[in-house]
Amino acid sequence: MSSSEALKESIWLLVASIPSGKVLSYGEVASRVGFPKHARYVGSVLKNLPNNTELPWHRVVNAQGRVSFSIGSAAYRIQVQRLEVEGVKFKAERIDMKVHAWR
DNA sequence: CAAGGGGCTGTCA
DNA sequence: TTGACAGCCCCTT
Repeated sequence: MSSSEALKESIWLLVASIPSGKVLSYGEVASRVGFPKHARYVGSVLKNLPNNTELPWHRVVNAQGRVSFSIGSAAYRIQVQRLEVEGVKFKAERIDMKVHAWR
């Protein structure tokens, strides 16, 4: 197994452990698996998940508390909808990270 | 090996 | 508050 495969798995495990109603930024996820500068990689890992994945990828947003999809896109709506169902409040397209960031 | 492009970020005007 | 920019660094061509 390559090291990038291992990193991918670390990211999956961490994302899978984010509690409902909480969120992390891409950079945070990267830091917590030991690679602080790999925020963009985290994004591409989540992007390449199968459609039927059980992973709560929607609990990962950018550092500004905004969804990183173009507003109005299908993916954007799905992510926002799932988060709202879990109790995450959006104000003008933004999440208050002070309140909802995981720990 | 080079080039292009990402679900990013922090800084600054 | 927004937008532009420059770092960042991995993966695919």
